[in-house]
Amino acid sequence: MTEPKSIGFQDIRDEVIERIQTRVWPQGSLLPTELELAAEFGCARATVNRALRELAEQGIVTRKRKGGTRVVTTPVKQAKLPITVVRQTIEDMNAQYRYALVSRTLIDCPAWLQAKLGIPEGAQVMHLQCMHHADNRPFQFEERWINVSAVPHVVDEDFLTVGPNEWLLAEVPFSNAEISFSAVPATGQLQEFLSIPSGTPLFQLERTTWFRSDPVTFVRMTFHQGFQMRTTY
Amino acid sequence: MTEPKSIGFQDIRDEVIERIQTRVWPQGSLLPTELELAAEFGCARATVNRALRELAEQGIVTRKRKGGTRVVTTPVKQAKLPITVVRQTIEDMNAQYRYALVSRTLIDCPAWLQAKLGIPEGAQVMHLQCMHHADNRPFQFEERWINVSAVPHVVDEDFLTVGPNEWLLAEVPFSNAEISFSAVPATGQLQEFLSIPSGTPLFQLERTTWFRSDPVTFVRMTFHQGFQMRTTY
DNA sequence: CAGTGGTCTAGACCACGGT
DNA sequence: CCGTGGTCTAGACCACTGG
Repeated sequence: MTEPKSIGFQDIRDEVIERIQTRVWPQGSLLPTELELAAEFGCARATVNRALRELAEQGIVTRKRKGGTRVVTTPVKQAKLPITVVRQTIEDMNAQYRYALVSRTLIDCPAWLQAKLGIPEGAQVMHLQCMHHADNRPFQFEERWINVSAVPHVVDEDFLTVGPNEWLLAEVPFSNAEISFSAVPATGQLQEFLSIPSGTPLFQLERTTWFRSDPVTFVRMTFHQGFQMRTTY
Repeated sequence: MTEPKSIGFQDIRDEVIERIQTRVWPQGSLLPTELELAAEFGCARATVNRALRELAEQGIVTRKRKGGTRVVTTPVKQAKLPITVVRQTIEDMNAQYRYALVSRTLIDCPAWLQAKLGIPEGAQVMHLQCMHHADNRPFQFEERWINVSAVPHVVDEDFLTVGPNEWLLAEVPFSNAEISFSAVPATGQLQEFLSIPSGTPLFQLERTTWFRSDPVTFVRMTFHQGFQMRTTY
């Protein structure tokens, strides 16, 4: 026997990838049906299904009932962007993390934020500004607005020792969010807190977060000069 | 009967999410075993398994043999970043796409690129510079280096009408890549081709691509002023 | 070493959608 | 219509790992 062990869905997945890469199944072509593949590999259809479903999730093939499984022509690669807390990022660099609260104010929700979050008029929001340092060098300036009605006891937290990011993570089990990345010039507070000349290009991440369709927070995180966000796929 | 239809893995997934969000199962707590949940929901263990496996992939719970399923304390959110070709991005904005080749040169691989790609000394690379326009306004400047030994007949392609991105997609079935995002100042060619003042902050995406562990290409894409990359999770 | 998730099976029924 | 993927089941064996 050349096959000591039975084959698993990973073997099928890898073999399918192999055949796509070696053009056995060119882009746009139709793969055999699950039943045919199951017969070829000598396994149950469920095993083939699991393998092909995974490839479909990765965007390598598309599947349609009755239409069969097809190799995609223009793969829409999905880079998985691990969004974690700043502390993690810094500690993963083997640097010492330091947090500092800059300001904490309870305010009436400004109009632009009302529009962005879609919250009712006259709502109160907690406005926070903080700095995150790595080895005592400025790493990230965080400006955040928290919807008080979504997280009422935010008013009892002073945010002196724990950052709002981590506080919210513990507060809101998990949520959905909308993120945008961009490049902005250093101005006003940014150049001051990040200790850089005016106009310096900075990497900026904005994120709006909802919990069960209630807007919770909007945050703007601006990173130190030269910061790179990396990922793989 | 209050349950006309049998429950599926999605129902279980949603119910588990519900219980996490409503603190029935707080962060860090242990969930019932698959067998127990299957009994509660009146379904097969495989169905529970599929639901929980999906939540584990999303990073909402962690699973360990013998250790059980646990709600994660600090969720590492994974934003899925759809990386597509520029043409797509532009056409999705209902803008007219235009491509222009700026330069095309066959060169000896520079040292920095050798180091980055890990290719042998004296290797030849195709160096390309291109512009992508949306409605005749500069959208993205692309600078690319292609490993000739990985894609030999790149030398036969003039890239006058089809961009290197799309050409490579058709050439290399699919591949893995490393991406980095950053903010850079406009200098030299950038300010010229993107028609902006020197020093303007620009959003830049760098990507190194491999095909079956062979380095294929390195590309630096710099976007027009004010560009935002968006995503959701 | 025993409990838990990881996976496979053989069969079944269903739902979508191309012909 | 009817072929294809989508999903569920009941049972089984395995592999890892915590107590």
